[in-house]
Amino acid sequence: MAELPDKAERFIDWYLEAVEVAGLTDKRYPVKGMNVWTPYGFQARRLLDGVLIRGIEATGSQAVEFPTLIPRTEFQKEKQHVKGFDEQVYWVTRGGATELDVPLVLRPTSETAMYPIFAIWIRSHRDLPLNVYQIVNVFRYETKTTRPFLRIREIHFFEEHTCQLTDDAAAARCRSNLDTFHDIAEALALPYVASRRPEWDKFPGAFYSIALDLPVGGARTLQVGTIHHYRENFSRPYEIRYEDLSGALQYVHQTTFGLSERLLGATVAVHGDRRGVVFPSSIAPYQVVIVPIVSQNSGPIALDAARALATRLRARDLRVHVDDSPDRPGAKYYLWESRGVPLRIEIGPREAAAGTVTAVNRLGEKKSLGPGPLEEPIIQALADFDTALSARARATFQQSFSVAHRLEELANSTTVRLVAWCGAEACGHQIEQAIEGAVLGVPEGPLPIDPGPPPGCIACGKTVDSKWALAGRPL
RNA sequence: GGGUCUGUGGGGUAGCUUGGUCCAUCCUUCGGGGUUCGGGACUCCGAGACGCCAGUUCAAAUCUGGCCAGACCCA
Repeated sequence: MAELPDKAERFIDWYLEAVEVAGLTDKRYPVKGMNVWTPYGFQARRLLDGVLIRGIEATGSQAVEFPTLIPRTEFQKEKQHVKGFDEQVYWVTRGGATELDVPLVLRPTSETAMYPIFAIWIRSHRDLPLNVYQIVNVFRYETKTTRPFLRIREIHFFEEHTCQLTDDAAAARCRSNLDTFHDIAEALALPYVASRRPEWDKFPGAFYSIALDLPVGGARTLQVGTIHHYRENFSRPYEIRYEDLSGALQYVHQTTFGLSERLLGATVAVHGDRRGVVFPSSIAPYQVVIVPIVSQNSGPIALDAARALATRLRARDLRVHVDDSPDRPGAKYYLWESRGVPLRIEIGPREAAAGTVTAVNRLGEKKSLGPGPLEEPIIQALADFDTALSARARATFQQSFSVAHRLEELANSTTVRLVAWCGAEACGHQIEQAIEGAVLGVPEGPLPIDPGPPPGCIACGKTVDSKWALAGRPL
């Protein structure tokens, strides 16, 4: 196994190989866009789910699970929504040999599955807010090239759906979701930018959409999540109403918050290097791999020390693997580096005798630990690794944006661009054409870099309503 | 939707133009033995492939058609 392809020059090739050598998924399943989760990849996914669950439940959201199949009659109630998904849903039209009276849609997302039931659940203002989420698989008939974790047909999907009393409360829920995502991104050491999507690119049926994007090299961006404010766009067709204090019936204001295993793809894409994947310790299937250096002369002393240390670390809730396979130490180093393990502990015969170990983190930082209790130093080394990983990602992030003042500058962009934009759709499309990509929208909150006040629109020159917007090439 | 190209062991490939010398090359992988073990060891033995179906032919990995799968370009 040689080095991976150059990440900057051949990003997609690099990505596919990094996923391959790390053994996160098996792409050979004979349906396009549907991959098999291997034990190692599944464990990473499950840990990622845990991060999402802890994040959302801290806000009082509760887990639910709705069925996978949705009757066409329900699916069609919100017109924009149907139009947006019409070309990418799978239909179930038969049960055995019997044609179904009402064909069923394999959910591409669960609005239309949940909302008829929300209408039953919600009667009074006392039933609000309703904040629930589910983590389920959704299906989208993707026609373009599929890629593991990034563009797939069976999506492992996190979706929060909420019903609020008022427009303001719904907007507040969106802000709360942004805070939640901030924590999630922190846990994964992923710097990101939140942008309000242009009108023509918002979620079908949404009043507005805020998307969470990551720069992943050059002008490429990866959307890893979305937060939508629906206002009454769904509650009206689905008749989700409550009785207010005065006894009048009001429509609820709804929001959603969606994430997926794209976060896993993003982790690979952002942190990975020429040797393979790099996991932050939060979702690393093994946080520590211990490699005993055994030799014929020294007997089992190193292996015994490795096993004893593993037991003590597991008692501290660390995920630890002792690699006692017959491979040579160097082969093990390369293997676990490609699989993204944050911290490697080497124990040689002399170290075992002295009660010391060598710790090497996935960024190549090496130090000797011990003698004495090793649990705390190792826990500290993991924390230091996460800090360093985060700092590295942040440094790259800062360099991933630059300002463009003229449309012609967009053509060969090597970063995501900030452009002044008046908000008009026609100007937006000119920008998109110039960069051969998309207008991601106007960032929520601080800009990733500070270019000062925006000049006139890059397309039409108007200064009224001109704002900094992001433009890039979504993967 | 229109066009171009590709499919060879688990992974990556050579061979295809000009059919035979291919019971298919090399790397990796996998199983077994020996030896070794502080950055991808060595060695011996063994395992594993021409996407599917039909056709042309004395002879097909190679040519033709259909199907399936995948890649790329244009809209």
